[in-house]
Amino acid sequence: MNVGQAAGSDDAQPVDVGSVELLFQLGMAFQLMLEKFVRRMDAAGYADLRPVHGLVFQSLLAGASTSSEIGSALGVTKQAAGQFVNDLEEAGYVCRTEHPDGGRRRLVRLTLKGHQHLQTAGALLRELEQELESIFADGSSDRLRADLAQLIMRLADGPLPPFRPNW
Amino acid sequence: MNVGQAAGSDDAQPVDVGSVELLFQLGMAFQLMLEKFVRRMDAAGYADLRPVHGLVFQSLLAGASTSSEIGSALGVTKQAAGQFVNDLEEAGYVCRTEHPDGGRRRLVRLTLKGHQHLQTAGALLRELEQELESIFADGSSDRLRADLAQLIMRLADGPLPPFRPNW
DNA sequence: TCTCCTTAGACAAGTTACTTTACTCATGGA
DNA sequence: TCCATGAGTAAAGTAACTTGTCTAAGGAGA
Repeated sequence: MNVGQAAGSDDAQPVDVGSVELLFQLGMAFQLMLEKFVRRMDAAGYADLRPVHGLVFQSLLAGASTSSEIGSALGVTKQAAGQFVNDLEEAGYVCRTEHPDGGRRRLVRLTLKGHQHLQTAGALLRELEQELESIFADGSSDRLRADLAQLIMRLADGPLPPFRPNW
Repeated sequence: MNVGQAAGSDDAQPVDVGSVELLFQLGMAFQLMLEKFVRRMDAAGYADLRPVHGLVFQSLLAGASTSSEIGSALGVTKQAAGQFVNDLEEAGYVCRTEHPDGGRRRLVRLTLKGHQHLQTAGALLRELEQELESIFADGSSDRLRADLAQLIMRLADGPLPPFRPNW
């Protein structure tokens, strides 16, 4: 990396991660951590789902109850959200029932299998974070997390947009 | 977020960014910062290029000299890399010349316009980082960058893979 | 020299993950 | 009764690739 600066050497393959752009560091850290997480989820028997399906579960926990609501929570069209719900219903992670408010609305709810997925995802994520604690100076990621929170609040400058890493 | 834990409240829309998963923090910070960077590049007259084209320039600086080499540096097929080079050649950012090693090889090189893009990208990136320095406790992102570097080295556990955020 | 193998590059078709466009219902208010 | 609105669905379009297949150009052996 080192965008737009003189290249140190032509074969700087083992990059000095500390002197690289912040944007690159954030992206690479995210990519690496997500990959580990996904690998472990696959190994735990959830290879049929992508991260975006996990975000659907999240949006349901956060209060979304129809395909359209899921779509706007995730920042995708209702058609795309409807497709996610189709996938999840077919695989038994959610079920569609009648909606109390009537209309064409259909209530989307997590099944037991869906709740179990959430439990596993949460456990694996905390496990992964735990394994990383030891690498920080004071044995905790608290400082890093606080810095990231600051950065995010400054960059967003208001409510957070939907999280959409184009998975 | 708070995957797999009891949801604090049903309408926790203004999320407490500090208590959220590290993976989510990394992804959100990256998404927000990349978006700002891309917006500024667009405003600077580079709306015709995507971030992946910037990575092509990077790979050329790092020593890649043919489509195939660019492809393996970026972790995509040679066909995809060839397409990137087509785009860039058509827009005047790179040129293809004869390769000294012969064969079907074609040497890919940055034009002046390509170098200018790199200059601008670097300047905007440093400008963006500069603007963020003030939000950190000691007026510098050094601590954050050091923590991220640690995290990346631990997660990669060896040479870094290609950076491929699926843009 | 001839054959075999490897590699670069190009072309075309296929795939994925969506969006866009265009509807069909169901309800509810004027 | 007649829209107007919003949910849901279906089908086509699109972007950014991969896969499959081919040709061209060496280089290594026999």
